[in-house]
Amino acid sequence: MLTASVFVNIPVKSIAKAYTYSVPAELSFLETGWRVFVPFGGRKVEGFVLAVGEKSEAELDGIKLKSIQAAVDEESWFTPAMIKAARWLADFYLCSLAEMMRLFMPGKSGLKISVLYEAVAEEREHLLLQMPMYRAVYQYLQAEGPQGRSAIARALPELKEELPAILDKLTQYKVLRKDYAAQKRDNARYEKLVVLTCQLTGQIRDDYKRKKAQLHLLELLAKAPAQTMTMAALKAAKVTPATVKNLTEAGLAEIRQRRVLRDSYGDVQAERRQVELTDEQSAAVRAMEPALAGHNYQGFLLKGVTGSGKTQVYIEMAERVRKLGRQVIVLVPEIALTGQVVMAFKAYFPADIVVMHSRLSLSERNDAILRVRRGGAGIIIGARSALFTPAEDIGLIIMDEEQDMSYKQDESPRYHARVVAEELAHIHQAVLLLGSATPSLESYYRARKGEFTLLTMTKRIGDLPLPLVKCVDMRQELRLGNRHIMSRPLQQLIEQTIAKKQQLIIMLNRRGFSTFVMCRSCGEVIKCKLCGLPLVYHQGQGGRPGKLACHHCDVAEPIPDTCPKCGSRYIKYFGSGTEKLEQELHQIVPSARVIRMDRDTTNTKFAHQEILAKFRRREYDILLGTQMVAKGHDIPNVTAVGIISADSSLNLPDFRAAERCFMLITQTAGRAGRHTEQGRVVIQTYNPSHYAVTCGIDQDYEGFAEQELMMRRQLFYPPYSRLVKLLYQNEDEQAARDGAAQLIAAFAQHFRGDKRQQVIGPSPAVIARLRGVYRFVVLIKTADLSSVQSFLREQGLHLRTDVAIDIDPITML
DNA sequence: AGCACGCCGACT
DNA sequence: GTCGGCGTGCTC
Repeated sequence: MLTASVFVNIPVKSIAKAYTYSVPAELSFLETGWRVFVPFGGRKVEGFVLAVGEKSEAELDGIKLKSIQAAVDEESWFTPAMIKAARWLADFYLCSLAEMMRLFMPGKSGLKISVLYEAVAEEREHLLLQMPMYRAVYQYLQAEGPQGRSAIARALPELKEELPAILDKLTQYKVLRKDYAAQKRDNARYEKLVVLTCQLTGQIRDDYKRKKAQLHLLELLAKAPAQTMTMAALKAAKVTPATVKNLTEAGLAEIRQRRVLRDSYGDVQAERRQVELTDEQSAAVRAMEPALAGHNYQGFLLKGVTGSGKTQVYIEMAERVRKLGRQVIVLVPEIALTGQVVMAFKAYFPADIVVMHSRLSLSERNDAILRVRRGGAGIIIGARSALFTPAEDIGLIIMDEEQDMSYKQDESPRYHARVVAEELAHIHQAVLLLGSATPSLESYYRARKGEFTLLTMTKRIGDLPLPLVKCVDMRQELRLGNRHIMSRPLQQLIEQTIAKKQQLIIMLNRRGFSTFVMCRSCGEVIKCKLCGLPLVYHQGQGGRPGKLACHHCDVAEPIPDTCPKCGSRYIKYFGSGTEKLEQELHQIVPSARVIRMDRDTTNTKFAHQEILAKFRRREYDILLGTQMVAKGHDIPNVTAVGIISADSSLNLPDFRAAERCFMLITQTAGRAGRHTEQGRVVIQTYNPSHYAVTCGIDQDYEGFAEQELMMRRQLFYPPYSRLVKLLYQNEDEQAARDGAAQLIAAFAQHFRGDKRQQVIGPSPAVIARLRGVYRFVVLIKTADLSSVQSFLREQGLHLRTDVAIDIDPITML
């Protein structure tokens, strides 16, 4: 019997295994990688074929097999490389294979499976049908055929909320039957084409002499490429639909449909500058050429100071890979998609690009994927999800700003794009190119060990000097009597820059500095009822009152007039978010036009782009925002940068705090003066002597790395260890804590005497309680990650629903 | 995740 | 004696 091993697309750990189905004769063409419909526990679901093969009755061991119902697509969806990668990643991240495989699809499921109800003819005399409501439903379905719940509700509005109960009951007594209908969710759009189906001979021209419009159309079609024109093009050429109709009825032309692949970035125009590579750039390209030509895996770390022209190296490499006929994936941090990398590539490869990111709609994404599949585009630029685009033959994976934290997905499956990229590069025998001005310590360390080839570029193009950085000790400012958020040197910088008609960027590291609301009488801070974190004040817009919002639970509530605890009317807003800062800026330089960019103002698809474009067009003088202002754009007229609290993250309980602080300073400072004039930067800090701050000010990566690596080695943190974070969740606080403690005991027992493993916890998570569930964290530090992965699997942790496993977590708590 | 099956309290 | 609550366990 022909059978298939099928993984159902349900992301639940307990069914994370392959099920065997029989393959009916009419589906014998199915192979590994096809998506199929299968019956599963009384319903119909999407499944992925992992293998097909003959199985004898004996092998089946008495299991009664169900049969695959149909194929989803007209071709196999997953390539062998995709399945291989998904398997490896599922293994590495201890998640289910389906969870990993569905990353390779445009949506989480390729299907929308809807439930239809069908009247069972034999039961038309059933007792239940004596009740009018039941009879109405039955008769409606008898008349209309199988219908969905919403259609029934629309046809019989008088049933209202009784309907679900009626349907359930009738189904239970088998008077109605459930039927599952699946639609593909590819939202394909088609366009009409008119095709000439004959040779335009002199004879035909003669025949149509008196039908001027049709002859005109014939001539147009004959001239068109492939004798084909779109309806839209014909309309533009003033050909009426009636003319087309006459011609097709005469049999000389035909109307066909073609799937339209929308290119969301098709209209983006970019200017190509002729550039000659610098010595450093060509040296970097030359170093990578052997691996490219040899079709080998090799990893490179391109460490180039801001402005040294890494993007040009990427483009050179991409050009070479495209000449070899292989495909290129270019990863950029989510935030940088509007920035210079996309535009630069667009200039060199105007039609060969697709842009992928999470804000594309499902249909846009489908079209982008299909363009890659059909060979219509060979360069995929996008955020981390671009890694999962179905490219057949990848020759190069570029990861720009490889240290960026947004490459780690913060929901399950919690993969890191660098890990995925490395594995894909291995599978495809491709070149992996990590680029950064300030590499992550993990990559830098690996490069020093020789796992990556280190390429360095130290010169800025045009030999522009690095910006002039001034550090302001905020404690000193306070002693001098300045209680503002803004120090005097920063105020001066703002005034001077505005006076020179130049622009500046002000960055506020909001972390740990949210505007919370506190009662000045009793000290009560207003907190979220669900998670206990302080609520954040949001200003009212356009006359609407302000509100308090929780940034974790997505709840908002009105601002109370009096303290909920003591009833005092003295409630005050503390801290300083971007909104507060905006107000203060207005007081200092009333003439300055300020635009704000933070999570609140960038909800929509092109919000980033629009804000940056407006700023670039000099409609504003000051760009004020959170960390996102520090990345991925290059605005000529920006000559000054202010960093409000460079080190507010330094005191967080996180081993990466110093790294974050250093990178923030170097990156933000790098935004100033990239073109004509030396930039000026003011950094406000409470820790002016910390090495992260001093090295940041000097733009001294090596110095920082030296000290930080020493710290990491002493404390056994990455890159000297790998981390695994386990999050135990339970409605019962004690149960959550006990579960965590139990694992720690088992861990200690299993690895007793092994110095390469450490375990910390249980400690309450940052959000110690979320939606009524208590959360405890166990943190494992290990020099031998694979043995910890095996241990966790032995413990069955990957199957538990109450434990979330995070390999290489970004935050510790 | 869904959906069956099953065991116990409330009601005709 | 029947209905419906949701706890438990399985899905080729």
